[in-house]
Amino acid sequence: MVRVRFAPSPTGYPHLGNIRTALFNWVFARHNNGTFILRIEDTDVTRLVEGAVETIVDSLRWLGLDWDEGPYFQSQRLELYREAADQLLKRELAYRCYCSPQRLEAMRQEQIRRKQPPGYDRRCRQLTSRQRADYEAEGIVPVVRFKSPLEGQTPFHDLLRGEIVFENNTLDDFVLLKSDGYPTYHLANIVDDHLMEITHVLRADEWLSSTPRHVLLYQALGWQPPQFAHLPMILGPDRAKLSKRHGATSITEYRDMGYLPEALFNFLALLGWSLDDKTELLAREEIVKHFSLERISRTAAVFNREKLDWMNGVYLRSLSMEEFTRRAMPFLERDLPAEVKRPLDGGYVRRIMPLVQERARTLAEVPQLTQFFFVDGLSYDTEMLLTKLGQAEVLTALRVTIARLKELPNWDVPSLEAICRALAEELELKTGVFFGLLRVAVTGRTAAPPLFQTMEVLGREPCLKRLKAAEQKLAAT
RNA sequence: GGCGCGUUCGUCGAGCGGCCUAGGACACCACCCUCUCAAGGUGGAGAUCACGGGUUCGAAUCCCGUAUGCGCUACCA
Repeated sequence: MVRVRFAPSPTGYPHLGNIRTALFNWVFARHNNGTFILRIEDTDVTRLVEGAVETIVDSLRWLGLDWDEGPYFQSQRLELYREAADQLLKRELAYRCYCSPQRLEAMRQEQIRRKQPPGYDRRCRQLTSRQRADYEAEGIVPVVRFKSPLEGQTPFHDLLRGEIVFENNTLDDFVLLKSDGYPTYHLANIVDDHLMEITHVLRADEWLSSTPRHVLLYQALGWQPPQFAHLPMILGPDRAKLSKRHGATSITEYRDMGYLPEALFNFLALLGWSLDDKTELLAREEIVKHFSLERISRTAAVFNREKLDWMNGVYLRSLSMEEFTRRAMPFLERDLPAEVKRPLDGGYVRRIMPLVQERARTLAEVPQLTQFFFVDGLSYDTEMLLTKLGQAEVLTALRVTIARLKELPNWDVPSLEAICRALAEELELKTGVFFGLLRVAVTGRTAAPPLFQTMEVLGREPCLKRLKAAEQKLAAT
């Protein structure tokens, strides 16, 4: 039975790297019909970020990474860690340390200055009971440190990287229990993974260096360690570990930027895992079905936003029109100019959406792409009407067009196209030039959805109004 | 400084001894389609597989060394 967990700390909002780790754990659990557990590692009271837990939960839900147990909160399990520490203390596998943070800091500085490997100098490792009593009498609250072996090696097996060996003399006596009574990551992690019967620890590469400490702790407590797999990290464009400095870090921001959860899921799965040498578009079920640890890469990956944009566009285009409209609606409501009346006319929106579905890479682009359908007056530089022709020619073209369009019996694409093509011939203008001119007058842009479809949806009166406005604007210059 | 892990086109990734004169995708360029923009189609450019030694009939693939990047080195996770 496979049991895995995602164990974020609420010291910030989850970014792509965090969520990719969650995703691999989730997929691995689902592939093996196992259990996926959510555990909040809130043992650092000083770095707690307000709302972080909510954002973690929101992010997981949005991506459909549902958990079977939890969320557990380590802050509610302090007794468990204290018991484990007591047990180690009793068996003299750990000891109380009374060194002040100031002394530790000074020690560290000195070590760095002398180019010595920084690490606790074990001053409190051999205190007599009398010395301990003196410190206690002074009211110093100690931390509990692990008694790392002074010699020997600690080997362990990593599912992705094979055998890894650490020399014990490179490990210092790390803290298990802080003076505020909270455990450090190392202790809490081991206690919980054991108690929650975690079978596989899939976590980011940055933890690899800590693993020998964890293995030593399992041994000291007489517990069987789980299997480890250290996942490649996701780097920022500067190839450094992803952090707040890299801009949009929170997953919820990707939601707000108009990415689809299914697209992000697919994209993230491919950041470090692959099915074969060509398949890139994979539905969630296919990923679950084919997922395997063997196919996880060992190399850190740089997040490539452009490729995400492309993939999001593919998913956007694969949506049914109703679904696309349903998903775009909140973005329209949110981003269309304030002057546009809310709530939006659903029927009108439904007629517009087919014109932009294949043009949007994110849902957030939809309002920009369709804004001219909603606003009353267009504002654009009249120069845009004069890129190919002189003022007089454009004015003539506009006037003739207005007159003919007024009398057009049927306001639909075939009729509009037929009349405009005839008009172009009459005016002795190339269709490209003439249509381009109309496009600017009708949409205020040089790049827009197909002209006649746009005109049909917009309607006769609004179109005529815009053509007249263009004529007047131009005549006034 | 110490320790650990990586190193295949700009980026993601295929490759796990001969199928590789290294395949795919994004981005880029050209052409086709076309009322613009997209979408789609076709083609192109882009990697001395970090470098140097081995092992082998044969190495991107195995071994060693070097370089280099990243990570860890807290009473942070």
